[in-house]
Amino acid sequence: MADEYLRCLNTEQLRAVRHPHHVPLQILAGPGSGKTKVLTSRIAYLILHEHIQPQSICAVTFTNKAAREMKERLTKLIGKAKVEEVKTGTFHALCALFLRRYPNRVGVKSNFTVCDSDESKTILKRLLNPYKGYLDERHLSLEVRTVMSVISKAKSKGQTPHDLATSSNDIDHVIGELFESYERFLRENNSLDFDDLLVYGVRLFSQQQVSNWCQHVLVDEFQDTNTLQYDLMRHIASSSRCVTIVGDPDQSIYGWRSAEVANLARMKLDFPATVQIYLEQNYRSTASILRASMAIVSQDKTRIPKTLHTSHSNGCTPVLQCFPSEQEESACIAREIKRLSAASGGLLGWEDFVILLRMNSLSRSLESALRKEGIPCRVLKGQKFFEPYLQVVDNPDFVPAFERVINVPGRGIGDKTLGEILRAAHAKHISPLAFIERIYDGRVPDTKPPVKRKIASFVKAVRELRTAARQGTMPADIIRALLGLVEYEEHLKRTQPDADTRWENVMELINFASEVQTDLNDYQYALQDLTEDVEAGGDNERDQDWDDMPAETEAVELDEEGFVEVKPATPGIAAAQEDRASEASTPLRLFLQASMLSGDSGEGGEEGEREKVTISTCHSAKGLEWPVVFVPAVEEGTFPFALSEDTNEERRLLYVACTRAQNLLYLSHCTKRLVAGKQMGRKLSGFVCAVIEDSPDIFAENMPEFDRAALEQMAAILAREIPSEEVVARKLAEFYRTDHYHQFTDTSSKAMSTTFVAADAVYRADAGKSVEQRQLTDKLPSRGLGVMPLPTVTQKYQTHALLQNEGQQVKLAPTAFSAPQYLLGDSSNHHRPSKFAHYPGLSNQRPSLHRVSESRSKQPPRCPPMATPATVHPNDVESSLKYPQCTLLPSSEQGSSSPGAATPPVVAARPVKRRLGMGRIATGYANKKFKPPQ
DNA sequence: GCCAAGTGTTTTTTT
DNA sequence: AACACTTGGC
Repeated sequence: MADEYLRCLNTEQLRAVRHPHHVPLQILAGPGSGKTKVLTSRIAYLILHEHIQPQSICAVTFTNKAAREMKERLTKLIGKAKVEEVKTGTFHALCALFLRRYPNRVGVKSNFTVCDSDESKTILKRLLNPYKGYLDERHLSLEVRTVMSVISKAKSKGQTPHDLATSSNDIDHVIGELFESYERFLRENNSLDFDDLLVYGVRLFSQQQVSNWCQHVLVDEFQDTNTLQYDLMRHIASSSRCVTIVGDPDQSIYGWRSAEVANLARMKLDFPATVQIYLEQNYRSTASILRASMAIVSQDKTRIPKTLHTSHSNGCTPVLQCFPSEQEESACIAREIKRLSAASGGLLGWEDFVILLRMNSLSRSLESALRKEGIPCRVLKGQKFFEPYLQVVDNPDFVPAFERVINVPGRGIGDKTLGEILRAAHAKHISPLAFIERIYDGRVPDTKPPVKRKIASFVKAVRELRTAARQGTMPADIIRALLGLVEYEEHLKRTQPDADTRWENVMELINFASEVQTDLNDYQYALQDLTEDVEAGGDNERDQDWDDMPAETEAVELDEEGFVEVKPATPGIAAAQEDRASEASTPLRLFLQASMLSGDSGEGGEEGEREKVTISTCHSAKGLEWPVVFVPAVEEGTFPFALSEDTNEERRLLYVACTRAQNLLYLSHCTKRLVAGKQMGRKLSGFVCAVIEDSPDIFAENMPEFDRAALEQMAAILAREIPSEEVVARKLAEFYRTDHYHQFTDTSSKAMSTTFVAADAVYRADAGKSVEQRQLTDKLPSRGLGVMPLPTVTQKYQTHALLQNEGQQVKLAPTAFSAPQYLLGDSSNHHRPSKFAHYPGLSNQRPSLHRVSESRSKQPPRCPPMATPATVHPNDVESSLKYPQCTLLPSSEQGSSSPGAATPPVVAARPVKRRLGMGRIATGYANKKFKPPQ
């Protein structure tokens, strides 16, 4: 038997893997210490050496992505067949799975809908409205997000609405009442929110017959479990008492979601024999990155000191840079990505870069900067599209979904009509869907504004899909049918300016749905086994339920298609029938569930998806690693975030972000930033200030040289082949050749004396001719990338004039682009301030370049009297619209800057595809003006 | 009166 | 992108 997997472990890792399975184990693992490796190896060990059945092992991860990765790595150790039997997933997914299986044990219906936070928010907002007056009278204000957070925390602690409603405090009392009506609403809509999954999951797993299949529980990211999740773990482990957890207090970043680091201590009480093993050897990062990360996190005086060792050498010093605005910051990051890509001679692909943000709203300028450079990127956040349609099909009682789709595509049903339908349906104690179905069937008189005609297509579509779903049609086919039934493509073309892009996204989504199908089959398979196990356990509750059911009640009625309508008042009956009727959940239901529970990017798609720069939040970066990490906006107010209550948690978040980096780490901040629509002065984060005051050499101010030695180290750490020096030289030359146009305007002279720095043109035009120009070109590489430092205005002017004099037709590489315009603030711009001189508390601000205008100015500055031939990157149509004066045409048609007449691309570029999580189409912060090139 | 389409404002982190 | 708000068409 192959024990190779044990051989590549260090002493401590091996100790953890081979730790006796019946002795509870805590693995305290710092970042990059190989915890996933240890976890997977331990599972393999349990199966191969301890002969524990794969199906009786339960491995809980924090995200679905982590679960996927674990499965992949485990497959290499024990093979696909066994991996599929191991029960892996998040606590939420696990609960959902079992609740679908044994719904009537805890009084839910198996077709419950998972209510996501958007929907929770909408529901609560509506419930909150009637209290507005009451609160105003008392000069109190209550934000929906506060209500959500309080309710969620209450649920996480196992509290009931009653616990809050009895409070004498006005606010708490109101929240208590809201809590109560919110719960009632969810129950009436046959829906569970994320917390409910855990609450009901705990109830379910506390039953011995449900949890006794489990011989060993493994929990990853244990420092971020909340009380409910801890209880779940306890219940799942109740029969075997065999537990392995992995965690790191330094990486606890979910306190705001009621995570309890104290669970580590609690476990030692509940499982007295618990043994701790520390993994302190970091294999991920260079020594200088680790040093910077430790310097940040160790500022927390309440922290339990812990060391981390690395065998890697220092490598490039992490960079800390200051910019005048987010545009410069973004532009520099984009350019640095390009430079590294070249300087690494292709060792680094786009997928090796990540930009980690404190919040999603910071991604706008980054996205556009990357697009300008023609760098493909993946963005978070996507717009939901057909999810609610499928929800309605699966669960007619879930009104929020009904409301979302009843008028999509437009059927002429507005707020008024919708309100009428809801009211009438409520009065009849049936779901709105059932109500309009009755209207459609003519069993109920039409309402005042004639609805019958308007809803016909909707009812037909839903019925057809429902039939398909019940017959077990695959989700991809159901979505396809849906698109046809509602004529979605036509709808898009009618209503969306970028219909093509959106339609492409929809098509990709169908692909994705079909990919997921195989996974779903596995799930069902796993469940099948489980069911037999439990039922063999001598429990026939199901039959009892069945017997208890009244033979006939007015609550159940069948329509022509055999669809069961159920009054909310009698949930048990439908549950029983549901259990009988569909022995397992339909593929659609499983698909929907997977879609709802995976907020993380469902990056199953191998190819194109991988070749993209990732933009992500720091939170969702947990557990992942990249060769190059950028962390922008390391500013007070963002890091720590102004609204955050726990500064130490924010610090740990920055620590988590930094420790994602293997080779290169860049922190940056701005002196000004657009916050909530207003320009705000910004200061460097105190987390970093403290570090550079203590030890100024931890960060460098300049972009790293990234020489041969650095490349060699990178190749070693990443275990990749090192490109030859020739390749590197060629790519670098290409990079500088295809470089950048910058347009600057001298405000002191007020006039639009615009200037270009056109590296490409300079380089090509003057090869071996002009001394000044060659100097300029030669300097560029060592100048680093930033917008600064720049040649003086006069220098640039000379460059310019010369180009014009020669009037050559320069052909540019396809990656050439038009850069944003900058305003040359003052003449002091040309000197380099001393190191960190511009940091708050240390000295003055660095002199700055200001962007001329963020907005698409109606009257853009004039094009300078030169017409350098150039191309616009095909992906960059937007900026060519934005800066028509920068659209340099490959001809002498000076000033013909009609946006529409942008140069045809020299080379067709890869389109920037954006596809995100399941069921979501990525639009990011879609720019409505963006139109794909013909 | 009703609905749809357009404008302007604001934006924590996630299962 | 959601939300509140206005305008314009029927």
